Amino acid sequence: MKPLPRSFYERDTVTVARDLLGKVLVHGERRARILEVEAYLGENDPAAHAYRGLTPRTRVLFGPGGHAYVYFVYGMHHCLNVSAEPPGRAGCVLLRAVEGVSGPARLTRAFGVTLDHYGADLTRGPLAILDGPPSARIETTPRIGITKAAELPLRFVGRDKGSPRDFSVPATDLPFYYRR
DNA sequence: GTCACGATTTGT
DNA sequence: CAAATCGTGACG
Repeated sequence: MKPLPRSFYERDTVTVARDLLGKVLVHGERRARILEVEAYLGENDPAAHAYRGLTPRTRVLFGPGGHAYVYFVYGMHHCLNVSAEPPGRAGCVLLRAVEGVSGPARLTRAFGVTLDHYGADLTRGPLAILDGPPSARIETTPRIGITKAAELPLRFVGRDKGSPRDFSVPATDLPFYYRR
């Protein structure tokens, strides 16, 4: 599979978020399908970092889409986002889970993503996202762990038949790390 | 310069 | 439910 092209990312943030489900996150030898994401809009979304406008930290969000927006939180965790929208408009997608790894901070830890990857071009390079089968069954829910604009339905979870998150399958039939 | 706070995780 | 732990952004 090839990396997704710039044109994939420079679209409406919510569209990019939904289309990212099923795509493959790759870093070196590590690969896994993306299973859960959240959309963070631009300056109109109180929960988004870009809400405060262009700052040193949010710089990458206002540039071209398809770049890594990594930030450090709680003095110990890293979270990985994918920038969306064309240059000049902010918007990004938080990667919350991939196959075998639930939780945004666990995901970065598992894939060795740190602030060193801030701004990395995901259409090429060691850290990238490859094309993959789109998710045919997507569950939409409010975003997790935020206080502002918490009611907006911007969290998307792939629930495809046969996938690790196909909840129609009894949890006891799944490998340990897929349960819950 | 100072200060409150957070898109989380882990343990009690 | 609370601690861990520090960069960011607002304010002055």
